[in-house]
Order: sequence, then structure tokens, then C-alpha cells
Amino acid sequence: MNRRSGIESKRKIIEAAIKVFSECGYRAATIRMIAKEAKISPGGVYIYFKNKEDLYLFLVKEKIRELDELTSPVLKDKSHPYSALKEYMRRVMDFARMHKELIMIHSRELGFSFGIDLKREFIKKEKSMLVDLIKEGIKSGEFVDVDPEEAAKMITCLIRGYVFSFVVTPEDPPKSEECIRMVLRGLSRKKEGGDG
Amino acid sequence: MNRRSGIESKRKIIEAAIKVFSECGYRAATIRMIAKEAKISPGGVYIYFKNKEDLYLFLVKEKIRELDELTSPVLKDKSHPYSALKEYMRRVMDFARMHKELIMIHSRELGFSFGIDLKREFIKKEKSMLVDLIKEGIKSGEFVDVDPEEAAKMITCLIRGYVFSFVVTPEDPPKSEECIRMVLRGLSRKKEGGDG
Amino acid sequence: MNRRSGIESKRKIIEAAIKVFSECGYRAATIRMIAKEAKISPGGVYIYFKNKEDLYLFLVKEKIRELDELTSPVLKDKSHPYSALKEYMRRVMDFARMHKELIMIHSRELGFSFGIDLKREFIKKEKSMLVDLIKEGIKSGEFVDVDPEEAAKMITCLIRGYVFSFVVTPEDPPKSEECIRMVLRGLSRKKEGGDG
Amino acid sequence: MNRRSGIESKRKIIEAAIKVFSECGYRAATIRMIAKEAKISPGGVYIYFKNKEDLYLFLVKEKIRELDELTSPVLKDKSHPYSALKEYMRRVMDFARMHKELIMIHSRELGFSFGIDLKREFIKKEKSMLVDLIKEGIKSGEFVDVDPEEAAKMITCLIRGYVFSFVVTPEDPPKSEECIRMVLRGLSRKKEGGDG
DNA sequence: TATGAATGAGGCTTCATTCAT
DNA sequence: TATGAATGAAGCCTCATTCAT
Repeated sequence: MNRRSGIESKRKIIEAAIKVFSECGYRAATIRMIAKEAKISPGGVYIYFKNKEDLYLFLVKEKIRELDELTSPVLKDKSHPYSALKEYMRRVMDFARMHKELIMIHSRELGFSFGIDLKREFIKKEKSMLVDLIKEGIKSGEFVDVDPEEAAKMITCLIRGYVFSFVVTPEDPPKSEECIRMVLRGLSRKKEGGDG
Repeated sequence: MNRRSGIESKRKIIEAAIKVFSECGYRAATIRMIAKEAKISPGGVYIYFKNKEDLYLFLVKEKIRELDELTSPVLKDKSHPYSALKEYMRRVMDFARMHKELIMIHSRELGFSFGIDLKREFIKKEKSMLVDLIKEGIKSGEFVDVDPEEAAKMITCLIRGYVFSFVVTPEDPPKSEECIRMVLRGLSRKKEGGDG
Repeated sequence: MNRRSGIESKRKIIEAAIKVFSECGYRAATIRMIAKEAKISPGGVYIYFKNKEDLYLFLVKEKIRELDELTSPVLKDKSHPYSALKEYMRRVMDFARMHKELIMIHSRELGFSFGIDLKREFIKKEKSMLVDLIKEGIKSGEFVDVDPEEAAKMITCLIRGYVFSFVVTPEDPPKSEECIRMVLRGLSRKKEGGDG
Repeated sequence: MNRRSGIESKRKIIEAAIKVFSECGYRAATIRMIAKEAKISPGGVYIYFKNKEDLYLFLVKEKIRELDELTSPVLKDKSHPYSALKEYMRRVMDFARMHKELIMIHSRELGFSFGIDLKREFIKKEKSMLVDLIKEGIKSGEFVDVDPEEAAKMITCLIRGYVFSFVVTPEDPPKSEECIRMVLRGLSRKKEGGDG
């Protein structure tokens, strides 16, 4: 019997699950595959997670939390809307690039009944912060006078397209800097956006 | 026994399959579900399609062909790049809105081994036509002097984001006109894009 | 609709069934295959035969009758046991060679509940005639004094082995003349069996 | 849950499979039947065997190996061709009697695409050894001067007929000693075959 | 008499989950 | 905490058989 601390085992399972879910999608991934990848027995998985759904949800939550921790501070800093927005997009895109496969499942498998609330809630929260930031930018005169709601949606839209394109055509990916420039060009009062 | 012509049954199955695949994804969709939706017996599906994969591939091919027929004429018309591009985006987005769910599978389940070639080929072809159109626009002076490759990617990227957002937040969808304006604003030499 | 006389259709089905059953065995053969081979629709088969089993049994009966018609006259001719036996074996082996595949099913698929009685009855009858013939031969002095029962069994045994070997190693088949000679050598009072 | 060691379960499945395949043939046998016979769940069979074909092939291989182990030493002993041949036939027939049903499938279902090579190879090897033995016997003067190839075929032929007859008419089986005597009588230079 | 679309039981197989060890 | 054999529901698919035409 391979004795390990519980935490270590759980961590192994999580990593294995990310890998396997990412490669196969939720349905096609099997507990056996995850267990094997984690060098644990199938039964072992059930010590740490109630079931497959529970395991998947755990991953999603974790990733959402990670992304939140990464972006919230930036979005909350309303002193420099222009740079904040630039930094926000950069971070989201970097994060997406790192976790692209899981994000695809996360998005695609919205069709599933579970996990939706979690994701929708995050999306809503994120959008609301983005709207606030844009409003701030307009107020401060850094941004042109656009509908903040629509602008936020466009930004999100472009970020999603970026992630998506990354998965669909990984051999010819879009450039994140190009995306950021496009957004800033449309929003900014300044001529163009030289990078900091 | 519910007597119908073969063509009628096949059509019913196709429609049912689109619905079920769209709602559940490829793996989670079952033949039984599709059959039930088509008001046919499970065995009946196999009269018209070799197997589940065959049925799925048929749908994808059909949709790709439809979209191709819709967009090719526009992209090939190089006399008015500005309007052509606008019209192209409009059509793709309209099409996407109509078939959003299936498109999501089509994109997400690229990870599957089958159907990839089909899709990749289409994507490549579409992009190449887009690049040509942009080059033409630059030559004619309608567009600013950008890298046509990158511009094409950005356009595709934005379209994808549009589709994606449509699926993720159907209750608060992005506006296609907004997307189109964003692209044209970035490309066009003209001040803004008043719609025709 | 392909109009034919009923008899013609039935004949076509029978021929097709022999072919398909021979090639695939009872279970693996499908009504659809048989119908296709007979250039008729699957439903058409059921006009002439109650079901698959009924069709199979019909074939078996037919073959048994054919073989019976071929061998009975020979076995019943007790005036020349030696030549009769030789001729009997020759005919059975020829028949077997012509219908080897079907015979194999017929034998192997004894395990099935149906058709057994039919076959067993024939086998019994045939054996009893063979025993009579041998007795006659012993009485007439043509054959040595053996146990007629055992001799009959050996003959049947050898014939079966012949058929079997024909199927198992068709590229290197046993020779029927060799088998016949072996039997006659054991039975006959005469030195060897020169062929008639 | 009925806890057993893996080896025990596998053995149970193998025994059940032999029984069920023997009684029904390959096609008609179902995994469910085998599982039930083995007192295991249908899914349990797949722990030990990849699929039905794999299970069947395993049995065939096992039986071939068993028979090979039983007969090879005898056939290889060329010092006493007469007794060796007698012993060989005795062993094959005994073995056949013990495993008659499976052997019937093994032979009949040659028509299947799988397992053929296995069987053909064994048959070829066995025949070649038999030919060598007969040659030896001719050289040593124990056997009369026959064509070794043909003689080997006749022996195989008779053995097969023996097995076959055993299955077809188990209530009135042929006698193995009779078969052996018949062969030896044909081959031997000695008058008759008194048993050793 | 003939068709062939349709049915649905049933076969093979997978896999989330359980549980004796 | 960990194992992995075992379960059984459920999915895909086949095919004997039926029946409206």
C-alpha cells in the first residue's frame, strides 16, 4: 500500500484530473484514467471526492478562485483605468493560455446542469467590476464616452474569442497584444497605446 | 408503425440530432434521446446513419456547407472590401446565432479525432479568403495599412468571441453591430462606419 | 415490384440461404444477407418461411432427402455388398464434398435445440441399412467376420473424418479413394480393392 | 460483493466459458450466460478478458497447448514408431473425448477470421511430426511402405471422425480401440495389433 | 406477391461507484 | 488511508420480425 499524506494524495488527484479532463472533456474522462494518472487506485479517488461531478466542480471552483485572485486586485484599482484595463486583459489572457483546455470544458460544458451557477456568478461579478472600471475611465477622461455595459461586453467578447482561437488554431494563435491594442484603441482618448 | 417516407425520417433524425447534440454535446447525447426526439425507434436511426459518429459528422458537414454557401460569395466579391467585410461578419454572426449550440460542439469537440480535418480545412479556406479581401482593401485604399494575416485573425477572433458569448450569456448577449463597428473602426480609413 | 412466380422466389431464397448459411453459420447469417443474395426484400422471405429457424430446417430436410435418395438405393441393393459399400461411400463422400459447409453447420449446430430429431433419425436409419448390408456381406462370405455394428460405426466415423478434414484443411484434403480402400481392406476377404 | 482472488475468478470464468461455448457455439454463447455460469457479473468478465473474442481465443490457445504437451513427447519418441503411434492416437482420442464440445467449435468455427492461424499452425506442426514418425517406422521396417503424407492424413482423418462421431452420436459412440486397430492394421507389417 | 421502413429485444461493452480486505 | 475486484446500469448497435403500402 502506497502510504501518503491525505493532502498529498488529494493534490495528486487534482492534478491528474486537470490533465485528464483537459485532454478528454468531462464525459470522456474516466475515473480510472484519472486514478492511473494520479498513481492511485480508482477507489482512492472516492476518499477525497464524493463523485466525478464533485471532483470536476472542485477543479472549476479552484480555477475560478485562482483567476479571481489574479484579476480582482487589478480591476479594483480604479486610479489608473487605462493601465488597469490593459493589465487585466493581459492577466486573463495569460491565465487562459495556461489553462486553455480546462477553460474550454468549463465553457462548453455549461450545457451540463452542474457548475453553471458557479460560473455565471463569477462572470457576472467580473463584468460588474469591469463596468465600474470603464465608468471610472470615462469619468477621469481617459476613455471616450461609450456605453460602459457594451464596452465591457466587447472586452469579454474579445477575450473569449482569444481563448477560443487559441484552442481552435493553436498552430496559428492570435496575439494577445493585438487584442489588447484593439480594445484600447477603441476606448482610449489617447492616440495609440504604447506599451508600458 | 409510424410510416413515413425515408427522406422525411432522415430529416427528422437530423433535426433531432442537432437539437440533442447541441444541448448535451457529443458524448452525453445518446442515440435513444435522438430517436425519441425524432419520434422513431433507436434502431431506426441506424437505417439512415452508420453510427453515432457518422450522424454527427453528417451534421457538421451540412452546417459547414451551409455557412460556406452563405459566406463564400461575399468574401469573393473584392470590388467593395469594406462592405464585403461588413456583410461577411454580419452573415457569419447571424448564422452563428441561429446555430449557436451546434457550433459550440463543432469547436469544442475539435479535440475528437474525427471531423477535425473537415473543420480545419474550412477554417483555413475561410481565413485565406479573408486575407485576400483585406489585401484588396489595403490596395484600394479603403483599409489602413495593417498586417492582413493579423487582421484576419483578429476578425475571426472577434467573431468567435461573439458566438461564444452568445452561448455563455444568452440573457445578455453581445451586439453583432458593435462587433462589426469595432473591426471596421480599426481597419477603415474612413472616420466611422455608418451603416447602410 | 419484381414480379415472379412464388415458386421461383422460394427457390431463389433457398439457394441464397444455402450459400449464406454455409459461409457464415446459422447465427451469423442474417435474413437481410439471405434476402439480398436472393434479390428479394427481407420481408419477402417471410412469405415463404415462418422464420429463420423454419428456413434453416427446410434446407436441412432437403439436403437429408437428397442424400437419402442418393444412398438408399445403393444400400438397399444387397446382392453385391462389396461394390455396394464402395459405391455408398463414394456417393456420400462426393455429396459431402459438394455440400461440405452446410454439413458442417448441420453437424456443429446440433447443439441447437431444433433439427436434432430430423438428423438423428436419418443417421439411425442410415446406420441400420449399413449394418444390414454388412451382415449380408458376412453371410455371403465377401466380408470377414466382424461385428456389423462396430464396422458400420467405423465406416461412418471415417466418412465423417473425411468431411471434417475437407473443411479443416481444404488445401491438403484427404483422398476419398484412400478412405474407401482403408475400409474395404479391413472388411474384405479379398486381398485388396482394385477399383471397378 | 462476492470476494475472490483474481486468479480464482479468472479460472471460474474460463470454466464457465468452456461450458457455455461448448454448448452453444461461439456466436450463440453470450457473455451474460458465461458470467452467470461463473457466478460473476457481466462486467466482471471484462476485468480478465478484453472481449468475447479474446476470451474464446484464450480457451483455444489453452486447449491447444494442453494437447500439444500431451502428444508432442509421444510423437517425438522415434525409437518405437508402432507403440508411439498407438499411444499418440490413444492420447488424442482420450483428450478429444474429454474436451469434445470445445473441439467441435474449434474446428467448426475455423470459418471465423480469428484463431485460424493458431489452429492451422498446430495442425501443420502435428501433421509434420506424424509424417516423421511414419517415415521412421517405414525405415525401421515396422510399417509397410506407404506414402507417409497420405498415411498421416488418414490417421488425422480417422481421429477427426472419431471426435465428430462422439459429438453426433454420444449415446452410441465409436470405440477408440477399434479406430486404433484399424490404422495399425493398415500400417503395420505385423499380423494384427495385440495391445501392449 | 412484394417492399422496405420501422420496431424493440437483446447482445457486447464501458465505467462510476462500492466494499471486503 | 488505500486497494482493486466486483457490480450493474446504461450506452451503442444488430437483426429477426412486422406491417402499411
